[in-house]
Amino acid sequence: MRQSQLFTKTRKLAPKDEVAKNAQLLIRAGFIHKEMAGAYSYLPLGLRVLTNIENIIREEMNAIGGQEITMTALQSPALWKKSDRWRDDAIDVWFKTELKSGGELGLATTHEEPLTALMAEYISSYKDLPKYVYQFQTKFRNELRAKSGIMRTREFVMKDLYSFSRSEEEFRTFYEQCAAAYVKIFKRVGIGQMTFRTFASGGSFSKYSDEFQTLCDAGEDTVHLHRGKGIAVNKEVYTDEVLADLGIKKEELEEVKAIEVGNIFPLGTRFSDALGLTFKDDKGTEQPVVMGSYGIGPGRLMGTIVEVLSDEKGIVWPKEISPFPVHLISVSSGNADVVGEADRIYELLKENGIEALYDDRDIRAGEKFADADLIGIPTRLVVSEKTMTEGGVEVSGRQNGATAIVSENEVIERIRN
RNA sequence: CGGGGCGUAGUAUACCGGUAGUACGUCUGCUUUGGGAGCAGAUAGACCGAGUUCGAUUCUCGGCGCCCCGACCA
Repeated sequence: MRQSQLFTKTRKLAPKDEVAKNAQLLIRAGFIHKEMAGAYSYLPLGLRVLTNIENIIREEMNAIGGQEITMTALQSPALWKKSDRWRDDAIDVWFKTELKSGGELGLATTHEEPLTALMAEYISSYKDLPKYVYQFQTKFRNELRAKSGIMRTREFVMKDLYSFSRSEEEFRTFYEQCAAAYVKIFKRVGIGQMTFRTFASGGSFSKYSDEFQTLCDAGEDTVHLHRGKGIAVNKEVYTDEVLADLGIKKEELEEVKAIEVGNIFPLGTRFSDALGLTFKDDKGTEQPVVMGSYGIGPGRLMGTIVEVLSDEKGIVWPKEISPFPVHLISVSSGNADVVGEADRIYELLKENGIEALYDDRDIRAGEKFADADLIGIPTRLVVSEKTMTEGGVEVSGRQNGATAIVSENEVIERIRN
Protein backbone atom coordinates (compact mmCIF):
# COMPACT_ATOMS: atom_id res chain seq x y z
CA MET A 1 0.00 0.00 0.00
CA ARG A 2 1.04 3.56 -0.55
CA GLN A 3 2.30 5.08 2.66
CA SER A 4 0.80 8.41 1.67
CA GLN A 5 -2.61 6.74 2.06
CA LEU A 6 -1.91 5.27 5.47
CA PHE A 7 -3.86 7.24 8.05
CA THR A 8 -1.34 6.66 10.82
CA LYS A 9 1.83 8.67 11.25
CA THR A 10 5.01 8.06 13.11
CA ARG A 11 6.17 10.26 15.92
CA LYS A 12 9.57 11.02 17.30
CA LEU A 13 8.63 10.84 20.96
CA ALA A 14 6.57 8.34 22.87
CA PRO A 15 3.82 9.61 25.19
CA LYS A 16 5.29 10.11 28.63
CA ASP A 17 2.84 7.71 30.26
CA GLU A 18 4.24 4.78 28.34
CA VAL A 19 7.30 3.29 29.88
CA ALA A 20 7.22 -0.19 28.39
CA LYS A 21 9.42 -0.45 25.32
CA ASN A 22 6.85 -2.48 23.39
CA ALA A 23 4.15 0.18 23.77
CA GLN A 24 6.53 3.07 23.17
CA LEU A 25 7.73 1.69 19.88
CA LEU A 26 4.36 0.40 18.71
CA ILE A 27 2.72 3.75 19.44
CA ARG A 28 5.55 5.76 17.88
CA ALA A 29 5.38 3.64 14.75
CA GLY A 30 1.58 3.86 14.60
CA PHE A 31 0.78 0.18 15.18
CA ILE A 32 -1.45 0.62 18.21
CA HIS A 33 -3.44 3.26 20.03
CA LYS A 34 -4.02 3.38 23.73
CA GLU A 35 -7.68 3.81 24.63
CA MET A 36 -7.22 3.66 28.39
CA ALA A 37 -5.05 1.85 30.89
CA GLY A 38 -4.87 -1.76 29.77
CA ALA A 39 -6.79 -1.36 26.51
CA TYR A 40 -5.19 -0.84 23.13
CA SER A 41 -6.64 -0.60 19.65
CA TYR A 42 -4.78 -2.16 16.75
CA LEU A 43 -4.23 0.15 13.77
CA PRO A 44 -3.59 -0.94 10.17
CA LEU A 45 0.07 -1.90 10.57
CA GLY A 46 -0.50 -3.44 13.99
CA LEU A 47 -3.48 -5.42 12.85
CA ARG A 48 -1.46 -6.86 9.99
CA VAL A 49 1.15 -8.12 12.42
CA LEU A 50 -1.47 -9.47 14.78
CA THR A 51 -3.21 -11.23 11.91
CA ASN A 52 0.05 -12.74 10.71
CA ILE A 53 0.75 -14.06 14.19
CA GLU A 54 -2.77 -15.46 14.42
CA ASN A 55 -2.42 -17.17 11.08
CA ILE A 56 0.76 -18.92 12.13
CA ILE A 57 -0.92 -20.12 15.31
CA ARG A 58 -3.99 -21.14 13.30
CA GLU A 59 -1.90 -23.20 10.86
CA GLU A 60 -0.17 -25.03 13.67
CA MET A 61 -3.37 -25.66 15.59
CA ASN A 62 -5.07 -26.97 12.47
CA ALA A 63 -2.06 -29.20 11.83
CA ILE A 64 -2.62 -31.06 15.11
CA GLY A 65 -6.33 -31.45 14.52
CA GLY A 66 -7.70 -28.26 16.03
CA GLN A 67 -11.15 -27.13 14.91
CA GLU A 68 -11.73 -23.40 15.03
CA ILE A 69 -14.83 -21.79 16.48
CA THR A 70 -15.72 -18.45 18.02
CA MET A 71 -17.65 -18.33 21.24
CA THR A 72 -19.40 -15.35 22.74
CA ALA A 73 -17.80 -12.97 25.16
CA LEU A 74 -21.07 -12.69 27.06
CA GLN A 75 -21.39 -15.55 29.48
CA SER A 76 -24.20 -16.92 31.54
CA PRO A 77 -23.59 -17.17 35.30
CA ALA A 78 -25.45 -20.49 35.46
CA LEU A 79 -22.61 -22.47 33.94
CA TRP A 80 -20.04 -20.85 36.17
CA LYS A 81 -22.08 -21.55 39.24
CA LYS A 82 -21.97 -25.25 38.36
CA SER A 83 -18.19 -25.22 38.55
CA ASP A 84 -18.27 -22.79 41.49
CA ARG A 85 -16.25 -20.19 39.61
CA TRP A 86 -18.82 -17.40 39.49
CA ARG A 87 -17.63 -16.24 42.90
CA ASP A 88 -15.28 -13.29 42.86
CA ASP A 89 -12.92 -15.10 45.14
CA ALA A 90 -12.70 -17.97 42.65
CA ILE A 91 -11.97 -15.69 39.67
CA ASP A 92 -11.01 -12.26 40.97
CA VAL A 93 -10.72 -10.63 37.54
CA TRP A 94 -14.36 -10.98 36.55
CA PHE A 95 -16.03 -8.13 34.73
CA LYS A 96 -19.69 -8.60 35.56
CA THR A 97 -22.61 -6.69 34.20
CA GLU A 98 -26.34 -7.07 34.03
CA LEU A 99 -29.17 -7.29 31.58
CA LYS A 100 -31.78 -4.55 31.34
CA SER A 101 -34.21 -7.16 32.56
CA GLY A 102 -32.15 -7.66 35.67
CA GLY A 103 -30.20 -10.89 35.11
CA GLU A 104 -26.45 -11.01 35.61
CA LEU A 105 -23.88 -11.58 32.90
CA GLY A 106 -20.16 -12.17 32.86
CA LEU A 107 -17.67 -10.95 30.29
CA ALA A 108 -15.46 -13.83 29.27
CA THR A 109 -12.25 -14.29 31.21
CA THR A 110 -11.85 -17.80 29.81
CA HIS A 111 -14.09 -20.45 28.25
CA GLU A 112 -13.81 -23.80 30.01
CA GLU A 113 -17.37 -23.76 31.29
CA PRO A 114 -19.29 -22.69 28.18
CA LEU A 115 -17.25 -24.87 25.87
CA THR A 116 -17.56 -27.90 28.13
CA ALA A 117 -21.33 -27.38 28.18
CA LEU A 118 -21.35 -26.95 24.41
CA MET A 119 -19.34 -30.11 23.80
CA ALA A 120 -21.70 -32.07 26.05
CA GLU A 121 -24.32 -31.65 23.35
CA TYR A 122 -22.13 -33.43 20.81
CA ILE A 123 -20.06 -35.93 22.76
CA SER A 124 -21.73 -39.06 24.03
CA SER A 125 -19.65 -42.00 22.84
CA TYR A 126 -15.99 -42.98 22.92
CA LYS A 127 -16.36 -42.82 19.13
CA ASP A 128 -16.81 -39.06 19.44
CA LEU A 129 -13.40 -38.62 21.01
CA PRO A 130 -10.83 -37.21 21.04
CA LYS A 131 -11.69 -33.68 19.90
CA TYR A 132 -9.70 -30.47 19.88
CA VAL A 133 -11.45 -27.12 19.68
CA TYR A 134 -9.96 -23.65 19.65
CA GLN A 135 -10.75 -20.02 19.05
CA PHE A 136 -9.22 -16.56 18.85
CA GLN A 137 -11.48 -14.72 21.19
CA THR A 138 -11.60 -11.60 23.28
CA LYS A 139 -11.07 -12.03 26.98
CA PHE A 140 -11.85 -9.43 29.60
CA ARG A 141 -9.93 -9.47 32.83
CA ASN A 142 -10.36 -6.83 35.45
CA GLU A 143 -6.72 -6.71 36.43
CA LEU A 144 -5.96 -4.64 39.50
CA ARG A 145 -3.07 -3.19 37.65
CA ALA A 146 -2.65 -3.23 33.90
CA LYS A 147 0.97 -2.78 32.93
CA SER A 148 3.84 -3.39 30.57
CA GLY A 149 2.15 -1.96 27.49
CA ILE A 150 0.31 -4.62 25.54
CA MET A 151 1.67 -7.39 27.74
CA ARG A 152 -0.92 -7.25 30.50
CA THR A 153 -4.16 -5.67 29.42
CA ARG A 154 -7.76 -5.84 30.56
CA GLU A 155 -9.07 -6.72 27.12
CA PHE A 156 -7.14 -8.97 24.79
CA VAL A 157 -7.51 -11.70 22.25
CA MET A 158 -6.46 -15.16 23.28
CA LYS A 159 -6.07 -18.30 21.31
CA ASP A 160 -7.47 -20.89 23.63
CA LEU A 161 -7.64 -24.51 22.65
CA TYR A 162 -9.32 -27.18 24.71
CA SER A 163 -8.70 -30.89 24.32
CA PHE A 164 -11.28 -33.57 25.02
CA SER A 165 -9.86 -37.05 25.46
CA ARG A 166 -10.99 -40.51 26.52
CA SER A 167 -8.17 -41.15 28.93
CA GLU A 168 -5.19 -39.69 30.69
CA GLU A 169 -2.91 -41.44 28.18
CA GLU A 170 -4.77 -40.06 25.20
CA PHE A 171 -4.70 -36.63 26.76
CA ARG A 172 -0.96 -36.90 27.37
CA THR A 173 -0.27 -37.71 23.75
CA PHE A 174 -2.06 -34.62 22.57
CA TYR A 175 -0.51 -32.51 25.30
CA GLU A 176 2.91 -33.31 23.93
CA GLN A 177 1.76 -32.74 20.35
CA CYS A 178 0.53 -29.32 21.32
CA ALA A 179 3.77 -28.56 23.13
CA ALA A 180 5.61 -29.43 19.92
CA ALA A 181 3.27 -27.20 17.93
CA TYR A 182 3.98 -24.35 20.34
CA VAL A 183 7.70 -24.80 19.79
CA LYS A 184 7.09 -24.46 16.05
CA ILE A 185 4.96 -21.37 16.53
CA PHE A 186 7.53 -19.55 18.64
CA LYS A 187 10.22 -20.47 16.16
CA ARG A 188 8.17 -19.16 13.24
CA VAL A 189 7.44 -15.85 14.90
CA GLY A 190 11.15 -15.35 15.47
CA ILE A 191 11.70 -15.97 19.17
CA GLY A 192 12.43 -19.70 19.12
CA GLN A 193 16.00 -19.49 20.38
CA MET A 194 15.03 -17.54 23.48
CA THR A 195 11.80 -19.34 24.35
CA PHE A 196 11.86 -22.31 26.69
CA ARG A 197 9.38 -24.84 27.90
CA THR A 198 9.08 -24.18 31.60
CA PHE A 199 7.78 -26.41 34.33
CA ALA A 200 5.16 -24.55 36.31
CA SER A 201 2.40 -24.85 38.83
CA GLY A 202 -0.92 -26.23 37.74
CA GLY A 203 -2.83 -23.67 39.74
CA SER A 204 -6.08 -24.98 41.10
CA PHE A 205 -6.52 -27.58 38.37
CA SER A 206 -3.61 -29.93 38.60
CA LYS A 207 -0.21 -30.57 40.05
CA TYR A 208 1.73 -29.13 37.13
CA SER A 209 1.51 -27.24 33.89
CA ASP A 210 3.94 -26.11 31.25
CA GLU A 211 4.62 -22.54 30.29
CA PHE A 212 6.55 -21.20 27.37
CA GLN A 213 8.79 -18.46 28.64
CA THR A 214 10.71 -16.01 26.48
CA LEU A 215 13.83 -14.63 28.09
CA CYS A 216 13.49 -10.90 28.55
CA ASP A 217 14.48 -8.50 31.28
CA ALA A 218 11.10 -6.80 30.97
CA GLY A 219 9.35 -10.05 31.85
CA GLU A 220 7.14 -10.50 34.90
CA ASP A 221 8.26 -14.03 35.61
CA THR A 222 11.42 -15.42 37.06
CA VAL A 223 12.56 -18.80 35.84
CA HIS A 224 15.52 -21.06 36.45
CA LEU A 225 16.93 -21.96 33.09
CA HIS A 226 18.91 -25.05 32.11
CA ARG A 227 20.53 -23.92 28.87
CA GLY A 228 22.03 -27.30 28.15
CA LYS A 229 18.69 -29.07 28.18
CA GLY A 230 16.72 -26.08 26.92
CA ILE A 231 14.19 -26.29 29.71
CA ALA A 232 13.36 -24.13 32.68
CA VAL A 233 11.58 -24.21 36.00
CA ASN A 234 9.34 -21.40 37.13
CA LYS A 235 10.41 -19.85 40.41
CA GLU A 236 6.94 -20.73 41.78
CA VAL A 237 7.76 -24.41 41.74
CA TYR A 238 11.52 -24.26 42.16
CA THR A 239 11.84 -27.02 44.74
CA ASP A 240 14.24 -29.89 45.30
CA GLU A 241 11.44 -32.33 44.53
CA VAL A 242 10.70 -30.77 41.14
CA LEU A 243 14.38 -30.59 40.24
CA ALA A 244 14.76 -34.25 41.12
CA ASP A 245 11.72 -35.16 39.01
CA LEU A 246 13.20 -33.30 36.07
CA GLY A 247 16.65 -34.73 36.65
CA ILE A 248 18.45 -31.41 36.87
CA LYS A 249 20.74 -29.91 39.47
CA LYS A 250 20.60 -26.45 41.00
CA GLU A 251 24.17 -25.65 39.96
CA GLU A 252 23.25 -26.09 36.30
CA LEU A 253 20.55 -23.44 36.40
CA GLU A 254 20.64 -19.70 35.94
CA GLU A 255 17.96 -17.35 37.23
CA VAL A 256 16.51 -15.14 34.49
CA LYS A 257 13.50 -12.92 33.86
CA ALA A 258 11.05 -14.08 31.23
CA ILE A 259 7.68 -13.40 29.61
CA GLU A 260 5.05 -16.11 29.58
CA VAL A 261 4.05 -16.32 25.92
CA GLY A 262 2.06 -19.51 26.14
CA ASN A 263 0.92 -22.17 28.52
CA ILE A 264 -0.60 -25.58 28.41
CA PHE A 265 -2.15 -27.41 31.26
CA PRO A 266 -4.11 -30.47 32.22
CA LEU A 267 -7.63 -29.88 33.44
CA GLY A 268 -8.33 -33.50 34.29
CA THR A 269 -12.05 -33.98 34.86
CA ARG A 270 -12.55 -30.78 36.85
CA PHE A 271 -14.94 -29.28 34.30
CA SER A 272 -16.35 -32.42 32.74
CA ASP A 273 -17.43 -33.51 36.23
CA ALA A 274 -18.92 -30.13 37.09
CA LEU A 275 -20.81 -29.74 33.83
CA GLY A 276 -21.64 -33.33 33.07
CA LEU A 277 -19.44 -33.95 30.03
CA THR A 278 -19.26 -37.73 29.84
CA PHE A 279 -19.04 -40.46 27.24
CA LYS A 280 -19.89 -44.17 27.13
CA ASP A 281 -16.81 -46.34 26.71
CA ASP A 282 -16.76 -49.51 24.60
CA LYS A 283 -18.22 -51.46 27.50
CA GLY A 284 -21.10 -49.06 27.92
CA THR A 285 -19.72 -47.51 31.09
CA GLU A 286 -20.12 -43.77 31.53
CA GLN A 287 -16.81 -41.93 31.92
CA PRO A 288 -15.84 -38.30 32.38
CA VAL A 289 -13.98 -36.66 29.51
CA VAL A 290 -10.36 -35.80 30.27
CA MET A 291 -9.61 -32.21 29.34
CA GLY A 292 -6.67 -29.91 28.77
CA SER A 293 -6.31 -26.26 27.93
CA TYR A 294 -3.75 -24.47 25.81
CA GLY A 295 -3.37 -20.71 25.54
CA ILE A 296 -1.39 -18.16 23.59
CA GLY A 297 -2.10 -14.43 23.58
CA PRO A 298 -1.26 -13.08 20.11
CA GLY A 299 -1.09 -9.51 21.41
CA ARG A 300 1.26 -10.37 24.21
CA LEU A 301 3.31 -12.37 21.75
CA MET A 302 3.51 -9.32 19.50
CA GLY A 303 4.64 -7.20 22.45
CA THR A 304 7.22 -9.78 23.41
CA ILE A 305 8.65 -9.84 19.91
CA VAL A 306 9.02 -6.06 20.01
CA GLU A 307 10.66 -6.20 23.44
CA VAL A 308 13.11 -8.84 22.38
CA LEU A 309 13.96 -7.96 18.79
CA SER A 310 13.89 -4.17 18.56
CA ASP A 311 16.98 -1.98 18.56
CA GLU A 312 17.69 1.69 19.27
CA LYS A 313 16.26 2.73 15.91
CA GLY A 314 12.98 0.91 16.22
CA ILE A 315 11.26 -2.38 15.68
CA VAL A 316 12.77 -5.32 13.78
CA TRP A 317 10.03 -7.64 12.59
CA PRO A 318 10.78 -11.22 11.71
CA LYS A 319 9.88 -11.92 8.10
CA GLU A 320 6.88 -14.14 8.79
CA ILE A 321 4.98 -11.60 10.83
CA SER A 322 6.12 -8.31 9.31
CA PRO A 323 3.19 -6.08 8.30
CA PHE A 324 4.60 -6.08 4.78
CA PRO A 325 7.35 -8.24 3.31
CA VAL A 326 9.11 -5.24 1.84
CA HIS A 327 9.32 -1.48 2.31
CA LEU A 328 9.80 0.34 -0.99
CA ILE A 329 11.18 3.84 -0.68
CA SER A 330 11.49 6.46 -3.36
CA VAL A 331 14.24 9.02 -2.90
CA SER A 332 13.14 11.37 -5.61
CA SER A 333 14.10 14.88 -4.52
CA GLY A 334 11.31 16.08 -6.73
CA ASN A 335 12.65 14.18 -9.74
CA ALA A 336 9.63 12.92 -11.70
CA ASP A 337 11.68 10.20 -13.38
CA VAL A 338 12.53 8.68 -10.05
CA VAL A 339 8.88 8.84 -8.96
CA GLY A 340 7.89 7.13 -12.20
CA GLU A 341 10.50 4.43 -11.72
CA ALA A 342 9.47 3.80 -8.12
CA ASP A 343 5.83 3.59 -9.20
CA ARG A 344 6.85 1.06 -11.84
CA ILE A 345 8.75 -1.08 -9.32
CA TYR A 346 5.74 -0.93 -6.98
CA GLU A 347 3.49 -2.24 -9.75
CA LEU A 348 6.07 -4.86 -10.70
CA LEU A 349 6.13 -6.16 -7.13
CA LYS A 350 2.36 -6.24 -7.08
CA GLU A 351 2.24 -8.21 -10.34
CA ASN A 352 4.57 -10.71 -8.74
CA GLY A 353 2.33 -11.10 -5.73
CA ILE A 354 4.51 -9.04 -3.41
CA GLU A 355 2.63 -6.46 -1.36
CA ALA A 356 4.97 -3.63 -0.48
CA LEU A 357 4.56 -0.70 1.82
CA TYR A 358 5.50 2.01 -0.66
CA ASP A 359 6.79 5.24 0.84
CA ASP A 360 5.68 7.56 -1.93
CA ARG A 361 5.45 10.58 0.34
CA ASP A 362 6.95 13.84 -0.84
CA ILE A 363 9.36 14.23 2.06
CA ARG A 364 13.10 14.08 2.50
CA ALA A 365 15.02 10.84 2.38
CA GLY A 366 16.23 11.05 5.94
CA GLU A 367 12.74 11.11 7.30
CA LYS A 368 11.75 8.12 5.18
CA PHE A 369 14.71 6.10 6.36
CA ALA A 370 14.10 7.00 9.99
CA ASP A 371 10.45 5.98 9.64
CA ALA A 372 11.40 2.76 7.90
CA ASP A 373 13.78 1.89 10.72
CA LEU A 374 11.07 2.58 13.27
CA ILE A 375 8.39 0.58 11.45
CA GLY A 376 10.79 -2.32 11.10
CA ILE A 377 9.94 -4.10 7.86
CA PRO A 378 12.81 -6.55 7.33
CA THR A 379 13.62 -5.78 3.70
CA ARG A 380 13.99 -2.30 2.24
CA LEU A 381 14.12 -1.33 -1.41
CA VAL A 382 15.28 2.12 -2.45
CA VAL A 383 14.75 3.73 -5.83
CA SER A 384 16.71 6.93 -6.43
CA GLU A 385 18.72 8.76 -9.08
CA LYS A 386 21.69 6.74 -7.94
CA THR A 387 19.99 3.37 -8.32
CA MET A 388 18.60 4.36 -11.72
CA THR A 389 22.09 5.29 -12.91
CA GLU A 390 23.37 1.95 -11.70
CA GLY A 391 20.52 0.11 -13.37
CA GLY A 392 18.96 -1.65 -10.41
CA VAL A 393 17.28 -1.29 -7.07
CA GLU A 394 18.98 -0.93 -3.73
CA VAL A 395 18.17 -3.71 -1.29
CA SER A 396 19.00 -3.60 2.37
CA GLY A 397 18.11 -5.55 5.48
CA ARG A 398 16.65 -3.87 8.55
CA GLN A 399 18.63 -6.08 10.85
CA ASN A 400 22.16 -5.94 9.46
CA GLY A 401 21.88 -2.86 7.28
CA ALA A 402 23.95 -4.34 4.45
CA THR A 403 22.99 -2.83 1.11
CA ALA A 404 23.45 -3.93 -2.48
CA ILE A 405 22.27 -2.78 -5.88
CA VAL A 406 20.55 -5.66 -7.62
CA SER A 407 18.45 -6.15 -10.74
CA GLU A 408 14.66 -6.16 -10.64
CA ASN A 409 14.42 -9.87 -11.26
CA GLU A 410 16.82 -10.63 -8.50
CA VAL A 411 14.90 -8.37 -6.14
CA ILE A 412 11.79 -10.42 -6.70
CA GLU A 413 13.68 -13.67 -6.23
CA ARG A 414 15.22 -12.45 -3.01
CA ILE A 415 11.95 -11.31 -1.50
CA ARG A 416 10.25 -14.55 -2.34
CA ASN A 417 12.92 -16.58 -0.59
C1' C B 1 -5.50 -3.68 47.26
C1' G B 2 -0.81 -1.19 50.09
C1' G B 3 3.04 2.45 48.84
C1' G B 4 5.04 6.36 45.62
C1' G B 5 4.75 9.83 41.56
C1' C B 6 2.31 12.72 37.79
C1' G B 7 -1.94 15.58 35.05
C1' U B 8 0.11 22.62 30.99
C1' A B 9 -1.20 23.04 22.77
C1' G B 10 -1.62 16.89 18.74
C1' U B 11 3.44 15.25 21.25
C1' A B 12 7.50 16.44 24.72
C1' U B 13 8.42 20.16 28.17
C1' A B 14 9.30 25.47 30.95
C1' C B 15 7.87 29.38 34.11
C1' C B 16 4.47 31.76 37.29
C1' G B 17 -0.68 33.87 43.05
C1' G B 18 -1.72 38.92 38.22
C1' U B 19 -4.63 34.26 31.97
C1' A B 20 1.44 30.92 29.84
C1' G B 21 7.21 30.28 26.91
C1' U B 22 10.16 26.71 23.97
C1' A B 23 10.81 22.41 20.67
C1' C B 24 8.58 18.87 17.48
C1' G B 25 3.95 18.47 14.73
C1' U B 26 0.32 21.00 11.58
C1' C B 27 -0.60 25.22 7.82
C1' U B 28 1.66 29.36 4.16
C1' G B 29 5.83 31.05 1.38
C1' C B 30 10.93 30.81 -0.30
C1' U B 31 15.42 27.97 -0.28
C1' U B 32 16.87 22.91 0.23
C1' U B 33 16.77 17.47 -1.01
C1' G B 34 20.54 9.58 0.44
C1' G B 35 19.64 9.64 7.35
C1' G B 36 14.13 13.09 11.10
C1' A B 37 16.76 20.45 6.63
C1' G B 38 17.00 26.28 6.93
C1' C B 39 14.61 31.05 7.17
C1' A B 40 10.04 33.90 7.76
C1' G B 41 5.02 33.85 9.24
C1' A B 42 0.69 31.26 11.24
C1' U B 43 -2.08 27.58 14.25
C1' A B 44 -2.99 25.50 18.96
C1' G B 45 -2.82 24.64 25.71
C1' A B 46 -3.56 24.80 32.21
C1' C B 47 -8.16 17.22 33.62
C1' C B 48 -13.01 18.29 36.43
C1' G B 49 -15.34 20.43 40.81
C1' A B 50 -15.28 23.04 45.38
C1' G B 51 -12.52 26.20 48.71
C1' U B 52 -8.86 30.24 50.07
C1' U B 53 -7.94 35.02 47.54
C1' C B 54 -9.29 41.41 44.91
C1' G B 55 -7.40 37.68 41.48
C1' A B 56 -5.96 30.39 41.07
C1' U B 57 -2.94 27.16 35.76
C1' U B 58 -0.11 27.98 40.38
C1' C B 59 -2.17 27.11 47.18
C1' U B 60 -5.90 23.53 49.86
C1' C B 61 -9.56 19.62 49.59
C1' G B 62 -12.37 16.16 46.72
C1' G B 63 -13.15 13.59 42.16
C1' C B 64 -11.40 11.56 37.65
C1' G B 65 -7.30 9.84 34.84
C1' C B 66 -2.26 8.01 34.01
C1' C B 67 2.54 5.74 35.42
C1' C B 68 5.89 3.03 38.69
C1' C B 69 7.08 -0.55 42.99
C1' G B 70 4.76 -4.42 45.70
C1' A B 71 0.70 -7.91 46.23
C1' C B 72 -2.34 -10.56 42.72
C1' C B 73 -2.29 -13.08 37.90
C1' A B 74 -8.15 -18.61 36.37
